Amino acid sequence: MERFKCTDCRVKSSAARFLTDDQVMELGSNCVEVHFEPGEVIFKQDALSSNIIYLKEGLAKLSMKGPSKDQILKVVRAPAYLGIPTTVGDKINHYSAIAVNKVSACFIDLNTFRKMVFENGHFAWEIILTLCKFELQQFHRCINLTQKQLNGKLAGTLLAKNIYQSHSFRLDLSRNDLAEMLGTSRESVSRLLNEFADEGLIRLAGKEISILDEEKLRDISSKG
Amino acid sequence: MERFKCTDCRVKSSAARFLTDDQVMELGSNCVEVHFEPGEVIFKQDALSSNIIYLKEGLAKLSMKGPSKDQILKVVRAPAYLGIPTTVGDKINHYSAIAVNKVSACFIDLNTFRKMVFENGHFAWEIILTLCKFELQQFHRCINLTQKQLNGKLAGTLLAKNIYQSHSFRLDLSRNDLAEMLGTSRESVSRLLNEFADEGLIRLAGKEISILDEEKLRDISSKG
DNA sequence: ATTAAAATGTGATTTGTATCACATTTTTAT
DNA sequence: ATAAAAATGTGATACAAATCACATTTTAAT
Repeated sequence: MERFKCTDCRVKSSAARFLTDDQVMELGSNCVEVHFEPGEVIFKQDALSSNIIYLKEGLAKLSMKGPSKDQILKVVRAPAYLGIPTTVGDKINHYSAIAVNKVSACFIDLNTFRKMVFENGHFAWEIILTLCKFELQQFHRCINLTQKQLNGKLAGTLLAKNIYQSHSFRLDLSRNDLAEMLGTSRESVSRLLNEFADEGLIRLAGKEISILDEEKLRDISSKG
Repeated sequence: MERFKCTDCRVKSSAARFLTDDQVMELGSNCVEVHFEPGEVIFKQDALSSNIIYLKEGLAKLSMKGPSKDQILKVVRAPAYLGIPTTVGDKINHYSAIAVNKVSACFIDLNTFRKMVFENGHFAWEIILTLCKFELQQFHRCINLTQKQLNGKLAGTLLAKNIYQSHSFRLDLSRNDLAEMLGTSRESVSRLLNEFADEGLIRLAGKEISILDEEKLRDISSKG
């Protein structure tokens, strides 16, 4: 029994830092860590779930069925909670989570999570803070997709902090993934990405993306 | 001193129902009710706030500055929390709230709200449930705006439960408001609304809207 | 009641991008 | 190493909706 696994976790959530030693122990014994390969489904829309999912390592995309095609709601980079909103409430997953690269995810028993909220006000408050931050991000994301034309959307997405890491980074998303994030077509993403490269805003080399002219990209993003 | 005002409130939030009598009393003495006329600003983006806002009566729109024009994030019908995400965190309002018709709103002191979360696990859990529900709604709203063409967006919005009340209802939103919700132009909303009326899907009479063919509207909404 | 101002309706034109069709490259499997 | 499959690139065309320009109606103010 690895009852100390959560105690020793180096990527504890800001909420979990407020748990007492006993509570961390209890969390540890009601929580499993699972590994996923790129493309594997972490949890699936419409399936039942009684787990809160915490992304310990890797990158995951959250995807929801749309009227015609799937929509990638957001890309989440560890460490972060993946599935609070989808679990709390009616226990049915309202979206799917798919590993983008190698992922470790912790499945936390919902009742245990709930117990922590009841027992520990600090923990509860931090979870509330997290959810509020989620919602504000989501508002910005939605405006990015609603008000701009494609070049603005793409620039905004490339600069989003879940995507952007440093000026040069590896992004394991396909053109199709980007299209599903932006609510556009694969072809348009392809065209535009190459256009950005031609204009010297970015450099493309396989999965490696280099941001060459961040300022110009911000400009495009904010002009719409 | 009307210290019993919250005690007697007939539209208590699901969270507030879990408060003890003492806690409700304390809430009451750290909370003011304010009335707004249509068009008045309840709180303003970029301003400081240390209040959680609860919409007791009326309809309000939440609006955020976009790159070119404002975006109406959502329309909120009482009773409901209006500003948890915008207050919790950095205490700066990240969006504005504007009264659509006559509104009563309760301004709850943030520290008191926080104290309730710390002291009462039931209350905290209900707030978490509320925020999760918000986020899921927001996901659906975003897909509605990202994946469909205009007729689908409009149909989806007309049928959204914050808008739709019964088959016939008064909607105090201008064409421009609807355009800002859908991320489109006033002219397009105007044209399309009349088109819907011509096809017998709805009936327009000033601010009164009647849904004549709900099924067809659902069809348009889901087909995109 | 009259005027001013705001909101709404409607045609003509322009434009961004979806879609289709197919070529090319990259990745994966054998 | 070779074949098969997946992902990506690119031109041509079609179309939904933005924009512009102005008419009309409704609402508010004096």
